[in-house]
Amino acid sequence: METSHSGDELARILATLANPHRMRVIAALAHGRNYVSALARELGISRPLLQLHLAKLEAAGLVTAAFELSHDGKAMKYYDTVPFAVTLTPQSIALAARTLTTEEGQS
Amino acid sequence: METSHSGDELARILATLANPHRMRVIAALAHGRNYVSALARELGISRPLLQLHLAKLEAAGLVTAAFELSHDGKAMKYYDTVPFAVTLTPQSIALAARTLTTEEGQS
DNA sequence: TTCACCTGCAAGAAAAAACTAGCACGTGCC
DNA sequence: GGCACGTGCTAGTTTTTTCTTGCAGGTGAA
Repeated sequence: METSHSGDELARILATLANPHRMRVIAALAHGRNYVSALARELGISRPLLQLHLAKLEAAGLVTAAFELSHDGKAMKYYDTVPFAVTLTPQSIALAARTLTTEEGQS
Repeated sequence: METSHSGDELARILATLANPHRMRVIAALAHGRNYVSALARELGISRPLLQLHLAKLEAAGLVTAAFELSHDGKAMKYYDTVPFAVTLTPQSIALAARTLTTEEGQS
């Protein structure tokens, strides 16, 4: 359920999703939530790298993080997807472009 | 009318749209086709820079180019938008992620 | 204590993208 | 000819993003 985004928000969302690693993260989390280290092993990438991508996904509002204690008392950081739905058309892009703040306003 | 894209195609489309200049190009062309120099003036950016962005938009299949002779015999390169429609959800991302070719295949 | 697991952060290297400046070519018109 | 307009290209710089390496902290269990 997505309302319209500002141009900057949309640009950030698109830039965030336009990355193979992050697409795979979304794919992995779509099957169910998971914690950082396990996710890194599942995807076959280093943990710091995964944390970088997760931070970007969270900053774009595409995933959420929640701490949870495991049965043996360890603090695990679980990530999950946020159910988003963005439709891209020339018109939706044009609409979003009106609210871009990158340099100069519009004409 | 968009069918499903491969993971790489989708990544390229998103990366292409995730740029303020290119969003404004789409917005400008959505109002009607235009040629390079006029478009550069309208957007207030240099022509080489615009050509770079137009090349990326065309490579992603989001705009098309066509040469046309002006009344005084000059060869003008007109660009126009391609009517695309891409919907992004965690599921569509997950589906596209299966066909990513960046490094290693899938599990 | 030592080991295995979890987390976080930051500095520096490597790669990719964005942008500028400048050149080439062509045309019609004063 | 000189000027204004259209096109294309390329080399080099700047900026951003991506990724690695390495270290810090914490817990429970053998």
